[in-house]
Amino acid sequence: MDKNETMDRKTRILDAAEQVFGNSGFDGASLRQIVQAARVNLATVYYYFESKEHLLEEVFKRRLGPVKEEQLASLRQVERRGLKGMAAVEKILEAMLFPALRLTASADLKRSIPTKLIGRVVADPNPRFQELIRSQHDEVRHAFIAALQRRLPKCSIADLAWRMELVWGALAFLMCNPDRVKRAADGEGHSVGARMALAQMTAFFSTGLCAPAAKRNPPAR
Amino acid sequence: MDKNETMDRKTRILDAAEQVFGNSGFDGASLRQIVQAARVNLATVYYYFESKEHLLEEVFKRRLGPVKEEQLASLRQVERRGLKGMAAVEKILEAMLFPALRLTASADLKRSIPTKLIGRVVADPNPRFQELIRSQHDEVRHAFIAALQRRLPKCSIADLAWRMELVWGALAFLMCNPDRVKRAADGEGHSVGARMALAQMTAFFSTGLCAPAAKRNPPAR
DNA sequence: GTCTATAAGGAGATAGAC
DNA sequence: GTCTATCTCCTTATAGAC
Repeated sequence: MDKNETMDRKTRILDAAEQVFGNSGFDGASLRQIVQAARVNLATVYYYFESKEHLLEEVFKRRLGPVKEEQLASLRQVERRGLKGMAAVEKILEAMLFPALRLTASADLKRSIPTKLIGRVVADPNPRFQELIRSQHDEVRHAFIAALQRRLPKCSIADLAWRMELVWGALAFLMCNPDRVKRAADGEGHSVGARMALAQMTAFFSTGLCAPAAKRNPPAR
Repeated sequence: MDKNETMDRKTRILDAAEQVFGNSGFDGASLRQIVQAARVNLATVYYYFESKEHLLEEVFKRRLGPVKEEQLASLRQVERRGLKGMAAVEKILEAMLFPALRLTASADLKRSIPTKLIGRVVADPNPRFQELIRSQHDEVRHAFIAALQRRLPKCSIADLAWRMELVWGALAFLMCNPDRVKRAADGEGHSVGARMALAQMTAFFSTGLCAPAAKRNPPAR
């Protein structure tokens, strides 16, 4: 798990890049910082990855890929149990949130938060990064919206899409900087793990998902 | 409203910086891009602002300051009307969300989105930026949580703080990149304004805020 | 207040030895 | 595969003339 010499250079570069990109952002990070942390030569990055941008993509997919698989697998498991109504909605939300929250709460080596980079990329309006997000996230989005729609037939697809977009927004916000959550935590400043965040989000959002439709033309204020 | 020669240089720099910082981020933006867009000399930036970092702070506060004032003023107005229950919760949420959403939906000059920069700063875990957010946001947070607490006495402060953190997360996510919202829009790809986003968020979150408390120790999965 | 010129350094990327 | 050395360009920031 630690970055000793026994790990191959490619993995060391990916680990270091994840940390440096997460802390400093794509433009704020330099390859020289990354190769120093990975204890490899600058040219090694260009041997394994063809550019700084490709390196970022590899780091990103390496983290998000397994999350995506776990979300979809958990969703399939919920479907098999044949739950109905509110209980199903809660379990579907958990299937989506937990894999991401567990990763957010797990600080590798105490100082690196694996999801910081994901949160940053989500917040970047650069079309290049938006496409990267989209390529990883579209399948998950469609699967979860479809699953929810079957349990909430009275809620239109458009309303569900809106609401899930808001849920993903809140999740991305937590992934950027888990400290914000710890501050809210339990009101006494105690540290908080993925399970606490999961319970809070599930209670809040599952009830909201069952809310009546938004008015099409809200009255002027 | 447009950046012609009649505006003073300081304002032109702030306008240009907002756009360039929003599109490229703090590190991705260069002062040379900004001075070119503002049609001023590079040294002018250092005359009016002492560094790139101070320029960012000024841009940030110029935008967020008025939003904060409007949120607090709207909240006071809701308080004076003496609403109770769910209706009060909805109006409090609207008082918080609308000033930010209106700004998000208003694309100055078609290509600049004033809130892009705010969203970026929120997503940046750099302590320097987190402190900037905190300095502007703390007063608003406390005021709104207190107002909600009076209407939702059964909801603990800790739960309310969690839920509002999630609402702010979702809001920040929209501010980063309003295109994401337009895609969800009305299911037919129609463009969407601040009122639509307001109606969707209010319906979703006001119901969620009235949800029962999250379980302290959720069962293992 | 506004300008030119420049200091001083860091960036991504590559050529070519080993 | 890994290294050194370097190319080329761009960055923030400042000194000092006008």
